Amino acid sequence: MKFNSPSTDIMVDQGKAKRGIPPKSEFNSWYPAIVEIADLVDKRYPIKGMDVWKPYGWKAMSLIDKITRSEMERTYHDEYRFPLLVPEDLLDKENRLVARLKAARDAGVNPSELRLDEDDAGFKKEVYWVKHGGENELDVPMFLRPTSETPMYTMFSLWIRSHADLPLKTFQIVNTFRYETKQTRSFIRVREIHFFEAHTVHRNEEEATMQIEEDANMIQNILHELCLPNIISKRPIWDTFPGAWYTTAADVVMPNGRTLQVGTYHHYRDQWAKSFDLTYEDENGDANFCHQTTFGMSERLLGAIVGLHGDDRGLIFPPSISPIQVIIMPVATHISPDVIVMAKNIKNILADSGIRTKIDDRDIRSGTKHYDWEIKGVPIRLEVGPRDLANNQCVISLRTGGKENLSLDNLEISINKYLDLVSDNLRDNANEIHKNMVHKLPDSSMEDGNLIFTSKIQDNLVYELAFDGNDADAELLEKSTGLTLLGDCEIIYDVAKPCVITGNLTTKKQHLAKMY
RNA sequence: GGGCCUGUAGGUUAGCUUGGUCUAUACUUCGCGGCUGGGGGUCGCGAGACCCAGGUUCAAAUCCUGGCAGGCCCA
Repeated sequence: MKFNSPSTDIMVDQGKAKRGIPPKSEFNSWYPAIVEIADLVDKRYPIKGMDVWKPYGWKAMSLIDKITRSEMERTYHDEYRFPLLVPEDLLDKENRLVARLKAARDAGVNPSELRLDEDDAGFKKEVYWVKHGGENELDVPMFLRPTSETPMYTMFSLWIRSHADLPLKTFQIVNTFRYETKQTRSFIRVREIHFFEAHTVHRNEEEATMQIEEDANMIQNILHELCLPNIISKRPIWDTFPGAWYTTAADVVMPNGRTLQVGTYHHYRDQWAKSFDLTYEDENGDANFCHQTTFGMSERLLGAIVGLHGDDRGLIFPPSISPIQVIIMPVATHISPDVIVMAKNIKNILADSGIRTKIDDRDIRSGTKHYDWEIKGVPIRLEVGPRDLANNQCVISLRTGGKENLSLDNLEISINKYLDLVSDNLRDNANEIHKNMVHKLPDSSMEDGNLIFTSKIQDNLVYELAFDGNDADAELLEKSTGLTLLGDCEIIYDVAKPCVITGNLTTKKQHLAKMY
């Protein structure tokens, strides 16, 4: 592994990071290093953007999926599993949809509010194609799903006949594929995506809108469990998912100031339904087009967890998804055989109350164990040794800091309290990072068609601003700062402020940031 | 899309400019054994590498071409 940092000296000075963890202040080398050192993935598989999930990483991801599944169940979505391959001819419907929307925009909208840079064949270039079956060229080539609108809606149109079939609330957690040409990063930009997608079908726009509200609620529940502060924005038109009426996105601010889009939900109105002939018969016997929504997330959630919660010593997992919540480290087991017995008792007590617990009985120095489990981000470490036997206690270390003796009485209760404490600490720390990253946009003035700011714009910060301009104004902002607008923020200003471009009073808030 | 850089054990690396001394350096890791044991301990023994294909040459880790893989910068 190569780090472009003067890391050797720093590492020696700090007396740690023997495995070569760069300091977190060098986030761009810290992140790729930590995902491998903590054993989440192995990046050595010889295809760019396709990492091997190691058991530890996959377990964490599975626990994230578990939270997602429970939210889906709570809101009456059913899990499906659609095929990976999509025949090319199904794509025609999708292309016609996009073309039609584009034409509509071109025809009916104020040109100053337009920014269309999508090339017509863009989608075809981003997918992996299957063009042969054995030696034979296929009559109809197939591609690997980059997302599942096309295969799903093809089937939905067969399944949905009347209003009694609605709402149809579906989801799947599958791998999707995108032929990324840009630089890939574990969990953040990959070619094989671990993707969650919920697709719903409704009778009308209002019911679809209610679904969007439910999605908004679910993603906040999930991000709370993961201790991730976030920004919710309605994406600008040019950043709206093809075929969507509007797109809402959740962005997490990483410690290097770049925003990571970790979830999106789209209101499709009846635009996709018209392309896929998705109609139902209402109570009066009339045929109507359905209204649809989607809600998507991916392993970017794990990327955000790694990025936000980790520190110089390694990962820190939120207890909700930590593959191991409590690691028990027996020490000096040669002095008394009772130490191991005691460790096993503790494990049983905790495991019985549903806490994910493991005993590290490797015959190595306890210091090594501490460092190992620190790197892997286990929230709680318990040492049990000969000295604890007599006192009915153990030594607890929290990954977020602190070490003390702990009575074994009512252990499962105190451990649960400590797990909650770790979660609270993580939320506090993450909120702090988030707050420090978001700055007010400096004042500006126009010169030669460019905005000149009173202080230098940094690309490692997120800027907040009042904005009520049109697309040309947005483009000016983006060009002058080199950053991207996230869209209208869900949280608006209490008191109207002058728009940074037009000067009109507005409560609309936007953010400018470098996006991943 | 354009430009630059890099591929040596599982990981990090020395060697490459100026071809030979390379039977390839060191640390880490891994295996076995001893002493140790509450925050990376120690001693001994052992294992493990020049990305691939051509070319130049008496001779290639080193030079050239291509491929593959990775990284960085700019649009």
